[in-house]
Amino acid sequence: MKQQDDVPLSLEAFLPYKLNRAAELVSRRFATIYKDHAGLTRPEWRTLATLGQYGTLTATSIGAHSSMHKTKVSRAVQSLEDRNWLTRTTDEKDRRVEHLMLTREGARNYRNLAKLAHAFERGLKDMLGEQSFGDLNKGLAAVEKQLGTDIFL
Amino acid sequence: MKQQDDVPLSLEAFLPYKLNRAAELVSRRFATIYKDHAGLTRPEWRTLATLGQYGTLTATSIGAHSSMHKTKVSRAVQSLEDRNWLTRTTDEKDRRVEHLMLTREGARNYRNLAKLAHAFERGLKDMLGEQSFGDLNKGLAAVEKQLGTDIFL
DNA sequence: ATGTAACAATTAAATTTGTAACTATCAAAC
DNA sequence: GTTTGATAGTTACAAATTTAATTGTTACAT
Repeated sequence: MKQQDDVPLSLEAFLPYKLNRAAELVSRRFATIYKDHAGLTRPEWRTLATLGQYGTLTATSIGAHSSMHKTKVSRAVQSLEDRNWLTRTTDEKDRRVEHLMLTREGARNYRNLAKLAHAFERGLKDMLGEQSFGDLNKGLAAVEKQLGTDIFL
Repeated sequence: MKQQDDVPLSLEAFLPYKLNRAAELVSRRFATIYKDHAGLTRPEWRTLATLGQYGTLTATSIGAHSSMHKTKVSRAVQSLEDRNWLTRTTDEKDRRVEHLMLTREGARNYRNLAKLAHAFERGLKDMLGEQSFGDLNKGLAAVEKQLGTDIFL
């Protein structure tokens, strides 16, 4: 057995912890943007972002694209519908399915936030530096590649 | 204004999202370890790990070291005390403060889990490869350096 | 010494989330 | 055509988390 095993674990140096911590630091910052500018929660932002990106989707596929549980999606969709940022259309051929699409207003708000998101990411890149930003992206891509096929729900 | 700004955002390529997703993938895997082996929740694991690492701490400093909210720490401490994995000693000079320390049993379980944690991290390193693992660590360190001084609560 | 502010920790109330059950619908087997 | 099994989406209830208020204690300035 390796010597390492008997050394007490350093939480601050432990990858799962560091990953969570970094994600939290970044997310908290970005959350202030969509919260302050549009009063959105994270599930709502993700739903908006996914619809903005793909145009028309069902609730299930929003969940798949944004890795959110279907109940989260369901609630976020409800809330975005309440503000008239999206509309539902029941599928003709399969009436279980609802096609979701941003309204004009939803799309306008999406474009606004997408701009802010890009700006945020550029700001992050500036703060971290090209090199570290690239390292981070490469590292995250590797994680996604290795573990990303986990069933999500 | 840059062209980029008008391109719809790709959530899958957006750093905050990728970071969260990777953190979630890794954490979910590691969680099965401390859950299956010891029936711990994440706050409980973090509390155990922090005490194991530092020996004796107050609840407040556990929160600072593991970036957990004080109520989370409070409940985790309660729960670990209930299983006799830690003991409290009220500070003589300042009776608001409680010094927390692992019991023999707590320490034994800690060492066990620390070993599994190290093994988990090695497994991750193997999966990602030396290079990507290093990239990820460098990237995360940069995030911590730039944003880590955010007040946490 | 007394009032005020600060702090450690807990508890309470409000919010969010996840699990599981439920409704409605479809497809395919029989 | 009717039973069975699966799927889309919602809802109900339980569990976890966050925010706010509370308790007990200390320090320090009046």
